Amino acid sequence: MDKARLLAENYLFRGIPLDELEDLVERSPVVHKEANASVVKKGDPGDSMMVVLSGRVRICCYSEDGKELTLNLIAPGQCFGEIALLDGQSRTADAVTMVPTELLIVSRNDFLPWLEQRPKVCMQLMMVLCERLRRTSAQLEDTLFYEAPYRLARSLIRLADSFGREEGESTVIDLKLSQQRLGTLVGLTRESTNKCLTEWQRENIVDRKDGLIVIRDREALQLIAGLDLNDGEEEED
Amino acid sequence: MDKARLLAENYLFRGIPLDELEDLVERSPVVHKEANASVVKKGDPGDSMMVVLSGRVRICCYSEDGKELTLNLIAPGQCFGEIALLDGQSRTADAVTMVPTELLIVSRNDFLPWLEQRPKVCMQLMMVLCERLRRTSAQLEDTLFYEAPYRLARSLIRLADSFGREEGESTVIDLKLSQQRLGTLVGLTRESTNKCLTEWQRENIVDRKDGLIVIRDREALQLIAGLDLNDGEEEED
DNA sequence: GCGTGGCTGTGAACTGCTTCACCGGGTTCA
DNA sequence: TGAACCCGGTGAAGCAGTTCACAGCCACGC
Repeated sequence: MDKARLLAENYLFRGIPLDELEDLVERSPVVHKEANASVVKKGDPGDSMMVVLSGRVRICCYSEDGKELTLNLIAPGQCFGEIALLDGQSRTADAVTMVPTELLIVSRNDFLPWLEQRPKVCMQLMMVLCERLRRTSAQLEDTLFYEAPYRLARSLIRLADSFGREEGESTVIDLKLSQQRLGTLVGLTRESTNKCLTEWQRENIVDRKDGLIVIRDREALQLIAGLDLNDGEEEED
Repeated sequence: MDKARLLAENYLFRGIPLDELEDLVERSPVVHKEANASVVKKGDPGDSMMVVLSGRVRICCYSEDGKELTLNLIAPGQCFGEIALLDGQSRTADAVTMVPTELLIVSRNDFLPWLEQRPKVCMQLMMVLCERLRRTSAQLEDTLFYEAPYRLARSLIRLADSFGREEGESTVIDLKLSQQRLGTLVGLTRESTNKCLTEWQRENIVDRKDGLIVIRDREALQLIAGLDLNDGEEEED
């Protein structure tokens, strides 16, 4: 069964025998979503978690006056929605597909009993939660400690690591991501994001190609992300 | 054994038989720390977690240029440092005592095997992690979406809920917390915090007494924390 | 064809918060 | 008896990033 095999590659379920996985999988429906479809909404009661089989999902939330914040991008093999599943409370954020996406929906009622008999999965699930926590508090730190260019540079580097495709000297970030949306990853407006990117484009640090962002000079980015405080960038127009 | 009894009141260990707890506790030393003592430093290898038996601990971190951010305040019965214990990586933040404090130090080597045989504790530990995650992402949201007075008001309300002591109409926040430090809870400088607080003091929303913050008008605070966006406060000098 | 809507690009004005500078008070410690 | 230090209080100046306004581009639908 394909689904079970895909799960087995997932960190969460690593080391679990295939037949035990199938036990869980056969009760979990697969749903197909087109691009830009809402999967869950913040505040919904959450009695399931989703595993991305294919596609890509954006986890985000909105302020009352319409500002958007992207908390995470989920790739195939990863899961989301596990918090609400575990603690039984409402969803903390929205989830929206970025491209056509296949999801495995694991329900609370199936998962919790299954989980309680598998301490190994328990531990691995805790690792996932720990990693999320580390990530979120790092993001909080960044937001409060550092300024826009620093955060944007870091974000691009992280995106390159997760979704990058090497292409000669450059790295293409293989995600359709508007400047608007890129901004929501670090708490910036579209305009600010744009100004930062166009400056870097002039300096040949990044570039655009077919609507994708290309990183030309990773070192320069890392410099900006590393010691933004003491140096201004020299212009050379 | 007193320690075990205190643990049993802790959410993490609720429902666990006392003798099983003692099993763990007797291997875990208690350390006494004076006020303002460092317990762990960000970046340290983390092979233990701490349970606060008495006292109070502040979880915080610092930027390179000395800005401070307070991530959490830990009361007796709560634990901290569990992330590094679980995933075996380095500590994500500093921990500093705010007052003289007794800590139970639970080591990774003792805890993990003990944990793996107790799915119930596993589940409860996950709840703790979930709660931390909810809290941290809410803080991130707040930081990016709302402005200073909103965040400060929210923080005061939360502090009142966790550490408040009713006193007639008012609620005293039973924490020695300078304006400096209060600011670090929401990412503000001392000066901004001060200006906000003195304005509220003039409006009889908050007050100070023996170096503690007193909430006089919780409703007003909630108003500020709830719909800061559409209303300016009317002055009435 | 032509409008509509989402995207990028770019300046000018505004503003919330920081930074800096300087008070004065209280406590601790030599 | 100060000196050092942390605390609260306050105003002026500066600035990073937002808000606003507008312009051009491209894809899509009818």
